[in-house]
Amino acid sequence: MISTRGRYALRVMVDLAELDEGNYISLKTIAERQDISLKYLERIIPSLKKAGLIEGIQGKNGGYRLCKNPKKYTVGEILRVTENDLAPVACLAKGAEKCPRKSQCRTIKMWEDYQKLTNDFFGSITLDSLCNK
Amino acid sequence: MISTRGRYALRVMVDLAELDEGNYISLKTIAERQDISLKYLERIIPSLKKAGLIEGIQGKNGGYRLCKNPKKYTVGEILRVTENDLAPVACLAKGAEKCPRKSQCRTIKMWEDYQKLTNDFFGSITLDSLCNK
DNA sequence: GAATTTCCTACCAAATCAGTAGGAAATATT
DNA sequence: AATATTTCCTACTGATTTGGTAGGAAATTC
Repeated sequence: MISTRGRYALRVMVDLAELDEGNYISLKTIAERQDISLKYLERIIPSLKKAGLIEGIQGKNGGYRLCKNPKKYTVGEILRVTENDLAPVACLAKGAEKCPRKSQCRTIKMWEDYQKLTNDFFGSITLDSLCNK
Repeated sequence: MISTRGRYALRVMVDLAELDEGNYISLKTIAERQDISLKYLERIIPSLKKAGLIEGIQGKNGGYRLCKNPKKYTVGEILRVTENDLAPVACLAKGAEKCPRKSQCRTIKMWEDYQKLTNDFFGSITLDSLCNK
């Protein structure tokens, strides 16, 4: 299940995309507009920056902005940052140690297919398409 | 992410399906065969019975068996028992209170589409198709 | 120098997860 | 009737995750 971490990250991305005018927008502004705790956003959003999805600058009049056009982002790449690769089961998650039962596992192929389906689905939705314009 | 609860439930169903000869199989047997704690299975598996997916009887020579042919089960109906309706986000889960932001939510349609995709995917996989035969 | 903003670390309460413990009730076998 | 086996039921527990808060350092603008 997608956590608030991932949903908040997506909301921030949508917020930035809708208000996009090329200038930096502070988390404080977004937090107020989206009614999310500023302190919590300060913990979540830097991971988007580290992943190269947004760019931010410190200091007065600082804030964040998108790196590229909203049409160029997919929901998949946003969610993968916070949701550990969108793995449906632990053994497919990034950094999982390999399962000793894999050779006899009846379900691994199904989970892999589902992970692909999930990535294809979210990979086909652009950030732009979520915006209210 | 699908928890061990759901994965164990599915493994038990596959085990029952593969060894299906119409007689009851004890959890002890399954626990040993699948290398899962008996005590833990005793907590998980009764929910499958309550949902009408398996039938069990107490007492010596008791145990569980499937109610119908493995071809007649879908993975979806099994997972829905333990995984709260396979909802991708909290607001779509069974028993969730309705979201006050729903009217302005940019993403709810996407989550609903994804939930449908998920249910269609797992609904198309039969228990039988997972078995090693 | 003051104000504002990101950045960073540590902390915290509640919930969930994964599992254990102990025994009661039901049933079959002897 | 006694015993063994099995499900059924409730309570407990330790570890991890979730969803935050707190406090302040560093960067930048005015």
